[in-house]
Amino acid sequence: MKPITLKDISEKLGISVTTVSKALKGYPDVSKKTRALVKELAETLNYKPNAFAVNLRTEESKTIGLIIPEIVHHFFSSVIKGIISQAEKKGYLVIILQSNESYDLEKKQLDLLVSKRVDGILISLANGTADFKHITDIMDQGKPIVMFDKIAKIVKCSKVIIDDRKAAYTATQHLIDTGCKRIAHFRGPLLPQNSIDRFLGYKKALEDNGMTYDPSLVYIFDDMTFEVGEMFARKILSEHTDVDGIFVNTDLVAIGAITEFNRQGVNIPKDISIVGFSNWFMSSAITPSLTTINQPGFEMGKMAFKQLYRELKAKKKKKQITPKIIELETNLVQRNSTRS
Amino acid sequence: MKPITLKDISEKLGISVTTVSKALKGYPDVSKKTRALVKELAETLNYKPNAFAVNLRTEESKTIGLIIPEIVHHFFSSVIKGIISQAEKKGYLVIILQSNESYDLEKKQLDLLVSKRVDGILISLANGTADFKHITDIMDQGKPIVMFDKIAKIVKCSKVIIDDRKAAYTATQHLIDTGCKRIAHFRGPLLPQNSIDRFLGYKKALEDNGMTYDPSLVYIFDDMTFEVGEMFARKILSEHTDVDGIFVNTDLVAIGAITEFNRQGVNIPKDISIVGFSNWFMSSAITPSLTTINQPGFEMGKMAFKQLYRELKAKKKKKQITPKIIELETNLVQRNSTRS
DNA sequence: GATTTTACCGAAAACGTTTTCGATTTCGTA
DNA sequence: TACGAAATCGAAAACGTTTTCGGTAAAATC
Repeated sequence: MKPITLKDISEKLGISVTTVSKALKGYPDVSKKTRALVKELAETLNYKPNAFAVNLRTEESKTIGLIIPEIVHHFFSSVIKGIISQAEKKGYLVIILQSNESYDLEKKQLDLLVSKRVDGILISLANGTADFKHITDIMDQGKPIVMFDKIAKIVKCSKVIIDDRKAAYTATQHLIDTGCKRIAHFRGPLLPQNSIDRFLGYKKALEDNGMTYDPSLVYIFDDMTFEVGEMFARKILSEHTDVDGIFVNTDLVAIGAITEFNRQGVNIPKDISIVGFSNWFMSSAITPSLTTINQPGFEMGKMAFKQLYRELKAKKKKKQITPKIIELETNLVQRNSTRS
Repeated sequence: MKPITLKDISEKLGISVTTVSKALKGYPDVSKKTRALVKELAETLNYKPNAFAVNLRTEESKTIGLIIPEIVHHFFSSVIKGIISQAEKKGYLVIILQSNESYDLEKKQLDLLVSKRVDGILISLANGTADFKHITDIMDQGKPIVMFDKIAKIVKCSKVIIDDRKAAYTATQHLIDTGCKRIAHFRGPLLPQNSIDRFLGYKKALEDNGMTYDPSLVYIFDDMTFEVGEMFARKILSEHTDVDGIFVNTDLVAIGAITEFNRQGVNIPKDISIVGFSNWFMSSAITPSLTTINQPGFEMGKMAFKQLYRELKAKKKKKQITPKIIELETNLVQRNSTRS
C-alpha cells in the first residue's frame, strides 16, 4: 500500500540507498551490472521518487505560479494555454490563481505562492494595482518573476508585451483612412499601462492627422463587459450624434456596442465604424464582423514561460539576470465593421 | 538572504526548535509567555514555514490536480474559475493540465500528477478516452478523484454532472412545441458520455411525440468548432432541404451554423429553428440570439471541488468514502433562434 | 515535609532524497 | 610481489519540519 522508496529497493537488492539513488540518476561510479539491476527492479516495482523529499533536498519544485486577473476571458485563457503547453515541455507544472482585478487579492496570492515556494512567477497585473512593493519584494528575494500583457513599466523585471500604443495608432489611423471625421474612444479603466498606451496611440493618431482631440469623446469604465458596450453605445447616440467612428479598448465591449447599434437601427460601418482590440475569436462571428487588432495570446504565454525558464536556468548557474523586454507583433484584421 | 527557519528563531530565543514549532502551532504545552515571544519574533522576521519540509513530514501538499480537455472554452474556463475560487477558500492550490482531448496525454498527465503527489485529482475526460485503467489505478492507490462533466459511468468515483438526457429532451421538445416537423441533430463525437446522452434525449423526444427518428439527420464530428457549424449548415441546405429545426450539441457549433445560415439568407427561426447547448455567454450577443440550455459551469467547478474536499477530509480521518453523484439543474433559455 | 499533580520544555526520531567524501576492492603494470 | 590507479561502493550529513515521549520544575494536595 505504501509507495516504494529507495530503501525498499536497496533492501531487496542488498545494497545501499546511496548506490540505488546513484544508479537511478546515472552516476558514473556505479557498475553497469548493478545499475541495470536497480533500474529493472525500480521499473517492475513502479518506483516513483517522493517529490516532497526531492523538493526539500534540491530546494526546487519544478512548479511555477501564475496570477491572472480573469480566467473566463478569451485572451487570457489563450495565454494560459500557451504557458501550460510550454511549461509541460520543460517538465514544469503551473499553479493558477485569479486576482479578480483586485490589488489586495493579488498581493495575498503572491504571498501564498512564495510561501509554497514555487520556483518562479508569471503575472499579469490587476487593474487596481498601482503600488509594486509586493512585486519587488519577491524579486529582491531572488525569485524570478516575469510580467505579461498588463505590466508595470517601472518594475525592473522581464516583460512580454505588445506595443499597445502603436497598435492603437494603427487602429485609429484605419478609421481615419476610411473616412471617419469624428472618432470616439472607449478607453476602459484609468490605471493599467495598456489602457494608457492605447489611449495615447489614439490621441497621437488624431493629432498627426490634424484632428482635434476632444476629451469628452473618451469614455472611461472599470468593467470591461458586454453590457458596458451597450450602455456606451446608447450614450454616444444621445450625447454625440456626430461621432462616426469608435476605437474600442477591447472586443467584448465593442461587440456589446455593435449589438446595441444594431438594435437601434444604426448602420455599421456606414453611420458609425468600429474597431476593437484583441481579435477575440467571436469577433468574426458577429454581424457585422468586427475589425480589430490581433493580439497573440497563445504566443504571449509561450514567450512568457520561455523567458521565465531562461531565468530559472540562469539562477541555477548563479548567473546574473538582466531583464528583457519581449515585444510581440500585432496586426490589424480588417472586417466589416469599418468601411473598405 | 536564506529564508528564516525554526532553528533561526530557536537560536535567537535560546529555546529548542520543538518549542518554537509548538508555539507557532498553538500546542497547549507551551507557556503564554514563550508563545507570545515566538510569535512576535516569527512575525518580525517574516517567518514562512518551508512548504517542502511540511509536505514531506505530513505527506500532503494542499495541492490538487485538474485535468481538462481544453482551456480556451467558455464552459470549461468557467468550471476552472469555480474550482480555483473554492479551493482557495479552503487553502488548496490547483495545478492545471490540458489533455487536448487526447487519451495518451491524459494518461501521461495523470501519472505526472500522481508522481508530484497532489492530494487529489479533478478530471473531465478526453473525448477519446474509452479505457479507464489509468483512473482506477489511482483510485486503488487511495487517492481521491472526482469527475465532472465528461465522465465515465462505469468508474465508481464521485461525479458532478448535469442530466444531459433530460436537458436534450427539453431542448428537442421545445423545437417540437414551436412547430418544427423535421429536426436534425448536430451530435458531436461518438464516445463521450454526454454526447451519447444528449443524442438519446433527442431521440426519445422525437419518439415520444410520434416523430420518426432518421439517422441520416444526425451529424457526427470530432472537432467542436465554429467552422464545423458553418460546414454542417451548408450540408443541411444541400442534403436535407426539409429540415426546419436543429438541436446542436454545443453553442459554438450552433453559432457557426447561424452565421452560415445568415449568410445564405435562411431565416432563423422561421425557416429553421436552432437550439444550442451550454449557454455560452456569446449566445445572447449573436443575431438572432440563440435559444439554448443553460449549463452551470462555475457551479459545477465549485461542487466538484467541494466533493473532493469532503473526500480529502474523510481520508484523513481514515473514514470510508462512498462515491456520490451530484446532479446540477439545467434550464432552457428561450431566445430568438426559435419561434415563441 | 512528602507526595502528587500540573505546567512547561527538549531530545530524538522520522519523512525520503541527494551528495560529499572516504573506504574498499580490483586491475594493470613494473 | 608490490604499488599506484581506477572502479565501485556506502556511511553519514543535510534539507526543515512534526510529534512522541520522557524529564524537570513549580504548584497543589495531603
